[in-house]
Amino acid sequence: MRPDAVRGHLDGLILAVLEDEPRHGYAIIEALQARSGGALDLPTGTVYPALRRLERAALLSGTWSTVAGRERRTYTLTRAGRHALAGQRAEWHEFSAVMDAVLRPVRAAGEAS
Amino acid sequence: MRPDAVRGHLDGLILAVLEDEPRHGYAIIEALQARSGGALDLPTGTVYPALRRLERAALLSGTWSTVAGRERRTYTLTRAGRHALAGQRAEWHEFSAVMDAVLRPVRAAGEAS
DNA sequence: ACGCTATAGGTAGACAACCTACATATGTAT
DNA sequence: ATACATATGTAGGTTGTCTACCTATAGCGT
Repeated sequence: MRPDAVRGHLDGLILAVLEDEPRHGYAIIEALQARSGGALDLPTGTVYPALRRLERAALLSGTWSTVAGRERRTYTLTRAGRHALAGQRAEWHEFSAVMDAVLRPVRAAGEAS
Repeated sequence: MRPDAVRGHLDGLILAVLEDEPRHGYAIIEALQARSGGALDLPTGTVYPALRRLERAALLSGTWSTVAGRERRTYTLTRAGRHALAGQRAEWHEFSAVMDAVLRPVRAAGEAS
């Protein structure tokens, strides 16, 4: 998949992997890899700024902790974040339907299906 | 649908509506509206630059004509354009599958389906 | 005659978001 | 000691879409 493909849909992806449990940035990247069967391998320079953006937008709340000597920032979905996730899912379904409708090859009128 | 949603997928949409027949810019916008059931209403400031970009990339070839006193630039898919359309379709299916896989709510292990 | 709408094409500048590349640091294995 | 995995982050560039304009003709209503 080309690098830019997730543009405009990254927020939904991040919110989705935080739905079941809070995760820190690195774990979010790994979760996206796992759930996508390896297709998504987002660079840290994409994910970390996005997390800060989502936190600034109050869709996530982040807390620092130290685990095995390493600093972690763990993000949890806020109530607004859960709401936004629902919205992202709805938008995705609409957009996906539009893409399918337009991309599907058109049959000439009267052509057998 | 939010305005920016098509980002990264516009090329595929345009190529798709040109697959069955050549069209000029205005007709492309109308075709996208029609095929999307009105969900896609792209501004000319988005479509015309995209057409020039696609022509520069040799995926489209454009020719001027005058119809009912108005200038038209009619775009036709080149061979490279058809090839690119196939690639866009493949990319879309992959991307769509990834989005579905990640966005789908996760069930806890052992939970009944 | 005048204005409005539909048709048809276009540019300029702003902005958002993602990318590449780099920087920092600790723990663990070789 | 060296390398890799873990973990977070910033700087700067690119790209594509958006908003907001501009130009022009045809046809309609008033």
